[in-house]
Amino acid sequence: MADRDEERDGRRGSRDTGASPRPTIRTIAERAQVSIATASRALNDTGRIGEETRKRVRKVAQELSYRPSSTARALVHRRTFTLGLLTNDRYGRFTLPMLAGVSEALADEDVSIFLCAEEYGPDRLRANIAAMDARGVDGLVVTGKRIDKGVPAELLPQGIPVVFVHSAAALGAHRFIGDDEGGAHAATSHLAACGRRRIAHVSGPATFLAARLRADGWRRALEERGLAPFGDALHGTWTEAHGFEVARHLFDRPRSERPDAVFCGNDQIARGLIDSLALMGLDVPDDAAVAGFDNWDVFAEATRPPLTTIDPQLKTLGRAAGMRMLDLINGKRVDPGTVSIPGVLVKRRSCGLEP
Amino acid sequence: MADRDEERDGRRGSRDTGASPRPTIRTIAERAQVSIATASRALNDTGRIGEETRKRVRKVAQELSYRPSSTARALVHRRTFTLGLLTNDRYGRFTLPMLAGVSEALADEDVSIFLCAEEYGPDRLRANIAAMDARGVDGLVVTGKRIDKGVPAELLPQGIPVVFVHSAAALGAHRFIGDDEGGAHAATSHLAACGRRRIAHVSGPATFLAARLRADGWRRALEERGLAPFGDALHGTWTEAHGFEVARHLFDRPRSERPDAVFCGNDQIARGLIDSLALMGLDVPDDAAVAGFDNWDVFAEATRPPLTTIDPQLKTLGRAAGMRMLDLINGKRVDPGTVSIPGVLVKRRSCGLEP
DNA sequence: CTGAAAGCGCTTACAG
DNA sequence: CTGAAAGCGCTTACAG
Repeated sequence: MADRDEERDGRRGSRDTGASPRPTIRTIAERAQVSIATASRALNDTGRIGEETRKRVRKVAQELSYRPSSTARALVHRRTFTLGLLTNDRYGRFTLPMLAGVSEALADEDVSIFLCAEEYGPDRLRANIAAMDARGVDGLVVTGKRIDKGVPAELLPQGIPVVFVHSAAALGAHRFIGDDEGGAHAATSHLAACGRRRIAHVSGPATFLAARLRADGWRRALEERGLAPFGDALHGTWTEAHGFEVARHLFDRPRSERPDAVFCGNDQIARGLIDSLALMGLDVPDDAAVAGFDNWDVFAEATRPPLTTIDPQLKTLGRAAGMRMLDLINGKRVDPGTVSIPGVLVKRRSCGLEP
Repeated sequence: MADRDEERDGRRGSRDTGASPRPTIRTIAERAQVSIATASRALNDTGRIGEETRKRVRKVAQELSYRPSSTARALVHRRTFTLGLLTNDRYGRFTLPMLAGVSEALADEDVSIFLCAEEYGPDRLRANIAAMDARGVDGLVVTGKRIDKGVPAELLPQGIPVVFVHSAAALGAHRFIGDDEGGAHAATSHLAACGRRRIAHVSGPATFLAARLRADGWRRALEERGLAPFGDALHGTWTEAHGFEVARHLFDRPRSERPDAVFCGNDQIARGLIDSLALMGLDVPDDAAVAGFDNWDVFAEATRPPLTTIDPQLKTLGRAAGMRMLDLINGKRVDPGTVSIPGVLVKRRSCGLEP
């Protein structure tokens, strides 16, 4: 047996036909002339080991580029060091930046992430959750496109921690969302700080909680400065088309009756609105300052002029969720509830300059 | 022991404090009064089993909502039924639709996917691949943002199948990419079919193979119809800004010297160009028909008018890669090489109508 | 048709 | 400091 191993060793890497099976801890132990228990200890730096032996074992492991089977490890530890991530954002706009944050938080722990990106529907959801469950993930993070829709509680797995990100969740769940109201407040305050007094708001459907919260933030910022809202919040779809059309309503009138700034509920609306103004011969920011929400780079940077907007800090959101997950997995007692992560104002040219 | 189980059973689902540990096959066996070997057979419908016993075991499993530990299964089968997916598209534009295709192909096989989305760099790449390797993934799919850049071969794992998608790869690798030349040919042919004769091409950097291939397709389509290219391909960045500026060059001249159509290397360039034309008072498609490439919905549908473009069929690409992966894992002998997946022309209003 | 036993690759008390 | 043994939750020859 040892002989065959020796023989195979010569070929490592030189060709991959008849690839020698990956070495196990037994291989290492034999080569290093120790028991597998000792090999295990040497490899994990656990228990008391002779420095001599430790080095020998490690050297062998190195040479054979041994990697302990995480499957076997998972079996004995009853912990797989994996997480499931459920999302219905098949597009990736939110999910990937968020995931990057989660990964970052978990990198040191060597946990890997199963991604399930499918439109939510009871059938697929059930299947996906069952799959994660069978794989014994240590935890599940549930993501959504809307903070006011979520996965039905009865479908969620039992017995492992669940963290919600940008999704609805039952009271007492661990949940992280962006700060819609605060972001809107910041954007509107910025417009006011730039000297604007007649600040309108154009946004997505009022059926979205996020749209309502952003409108709230807009109102609060105005109120704080003693400014009146410029008309009602103009709810519509989250599209460029909405911004484009609303612009005509708002600006196709005598100058004195027009707003001098518009806070838009997302970057796409802002983009449509700005394009519309350009076609009407109006200048941004001279005739109207415009701010958006999302900091979706392909829009915010391509808008003419580039768009001042709120960055929702998706990565930070993910990192926070990842760290919470870690705590939960490690059995730390931590109070559940919703944490909202503040966005940051990204200043570009669409608002002009503060005085 | 049996008694304690009975006791706990009453609480299942009613509360999750002191959650009873998930049942193992041993639990099932005890409850069903059979050996674990028999339980295993009943559950897997394998070997010869009395119909009677089979039903009894299954019923018990059902009641306890037993799920076999895939960790344990993986250990004995030496196959984890997991795949690694490596991508440097942190944005998700390509990755998620592609992933959806891979998942679809693998759904029946119950394989789950580890996603690693990080900017490629030797250090992180090495770490991520090592992680996948340690997890014993059955295969790895490597994705890229460019078909002419890839992961250095020496970093790739040995001994498991690797499939490349939209990425460079060594000769003899299993690789799936979109058909840039063919798509460009289709788009250009469509413009010609719409009666255009002076068809220009504006695209991304010539350092990108994709840009060169798209230019090739443009030229071939023109040649086939006996049309001369309208000037050289205008290479620049893949941005709206590029399209926006080039439009001035191309159209700020007497009508007789202008193109009557522009095939753009991507949707963003097309968007910039169309916006520019609008500001110049030119009509699309009357003054110039415009086609793009990518069918990135937020652009293609928001452009005024909506953009005719090439859809790269990312999901199909993913599905093809997933199916190939399955074949490779199952040891089917299949010839390696590059498969290119044709795109499809999506007609919208930016090209007018074919006669 | 069914059970006892070995084994997948590890870790970890338990003895020395 | 080191080794033999049991065990994590399964599957699968091997005997009956």
